[in-house]
Amino acid sequence: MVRFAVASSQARDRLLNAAVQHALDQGIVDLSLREIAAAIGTSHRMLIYHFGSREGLLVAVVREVERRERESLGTAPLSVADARRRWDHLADPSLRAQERLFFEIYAHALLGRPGTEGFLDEAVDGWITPVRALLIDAGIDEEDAEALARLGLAVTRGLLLDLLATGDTTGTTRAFTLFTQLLDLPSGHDLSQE
Amino acid sequence: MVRFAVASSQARDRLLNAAVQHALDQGIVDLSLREIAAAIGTSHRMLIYHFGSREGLLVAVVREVERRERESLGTAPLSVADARRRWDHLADPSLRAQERLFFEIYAHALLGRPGTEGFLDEAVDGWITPVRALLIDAGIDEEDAEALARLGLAVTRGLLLDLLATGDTTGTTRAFTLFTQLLDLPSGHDLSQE
DNA sequence: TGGTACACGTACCACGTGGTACATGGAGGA
DNA sequence: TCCTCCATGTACCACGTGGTACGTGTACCA
Repeated sequence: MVRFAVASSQARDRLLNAAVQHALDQGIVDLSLREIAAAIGTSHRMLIYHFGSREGLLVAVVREVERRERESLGTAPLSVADARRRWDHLADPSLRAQERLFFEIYAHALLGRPGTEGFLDEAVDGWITPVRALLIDAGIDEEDAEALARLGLAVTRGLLLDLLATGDTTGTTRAFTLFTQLLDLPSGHDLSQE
Repeated sequence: MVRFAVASSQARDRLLNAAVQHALDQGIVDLSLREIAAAIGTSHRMLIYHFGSREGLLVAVVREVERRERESLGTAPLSVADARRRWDHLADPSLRAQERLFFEIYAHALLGRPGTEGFLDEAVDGWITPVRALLIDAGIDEEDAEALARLGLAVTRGLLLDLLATGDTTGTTRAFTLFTQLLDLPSGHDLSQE
C-alpha cells in the first residue's frame, strides 16, 4: 500500500528546493506539474507522491517563499539608518526573482486561491506588528507607531514593485532616500510647498 | 469564409465589458475561456470569434483595465490636499476589485507573460512622468521631483496592497495621512527621533 | 427576391492536465 | 535470506483545454 509522503524527507526537501528555484525563474501559479517536474529533473508522479497534489506542492512553495521573505527581512529595522541599509539589501538584484514570486503569490492570495490561506496576514501583520512594537519601545505614540509601520512597509513594497517593473535601482533608491530624509530631517527642506 | 472579428463591434464591446466585470470578481489569469463564457452567458466559441484567441481576450481585458486605471487616476495630483483626496477615492470599497485585478495583471506582467507587453511601462512611467512634470512646474528641483513622484506612487500602491490584504481602510488611511503630514509639515513633529 | 455579411450554436478535434495503478529496485532490519 | 518500506518509473485514465468546421438565422442592401 502506497501512502502519500507528505511529511518531510530528504528527497522531498530536495524537490521542494528545486521547485522553489524553478518558481523563482518561471513563476508558479500557472505552471503544470509536468512543466515543473521536467524542469527540475523528475516526473510529475514524484511531485504528487511527495506533496500529495498540485495544491500541496503550491502550499509548500508558498510557505517556503514566506519563510525566505521573513529571512530577508530578518529583524525589523530599529532606526532610519537601519531601514536604509535594509532597502539596499532588498534592492540587490539577487533578490529580484524572490520578490517577483512574492508578489505573484500575493496577487494569487488576493483572489482567494487555494493554497494561500494565511499568506496575506503573515505578509502584512507579520511585518507591521514587530515594527510597531519597536517604534513604541522607541517612545513613539501608539497610533503614530502603527501608521509609521504601515507607511514604511508600503514604501518598501511600492518601491519594490517599481524596481521590479523598471529595474531602475538608482531611481527607486533615490526615492527611498527621500523617504528616510522626510523621517530623519523633518525640517529645513523645501520639497513640499506645492 | 468566416473571418475573425477582432475589430470593434457592439457585440464585442458587450462581451468585453462582461468579461472585465467577471475578471473583477474572479481574476483573469487562470480562468479558462469556457469558465468566462459560461459566467457571462455566451459560448467560448464567441470569445474566440470576437477576440481571435484566449490571448486576444486577455490583451483586450488588460488594455481595458489599464484604461480604467488611468481613468481612476485622472489627472495627476497638484497638491498635498489633492493627493489626500485622491487616496480617499482609491480607498473606496467600490474600487477594490479593479485594484486587485490591476495587481494580478501587474504580477503576471512581471513574469513576462504574453498579452501584457507594455503594461508595466504604462503602469509606472505613465504615472511618474506627468507627476514629475507637475512637480517641476511647481518649482521643485528636477531630481527631487522624480524621487518624490516615485515615492508618492510607491506609497499609494504599497498602501493599496495593504488595504486589499487587510481591508483596513482606517489604518491605511491613517498611514497615508502621516505621509502627507511628512510632506506638508516638515517641522515640529516628533516621529523620527528613534 | 436574392445575396451577403455578421453573430452565433453545436459538435468535434488533438492535446495537456491532475491523478492513479502497478511494478520494481534498493536499503536496512529480523 | 526474506521482509518491509521508501523512492521511483511507466503506463494509463477521465476530463478540461484552446481552437476549428460547419451550419444557420437574421438583417440589410441591390
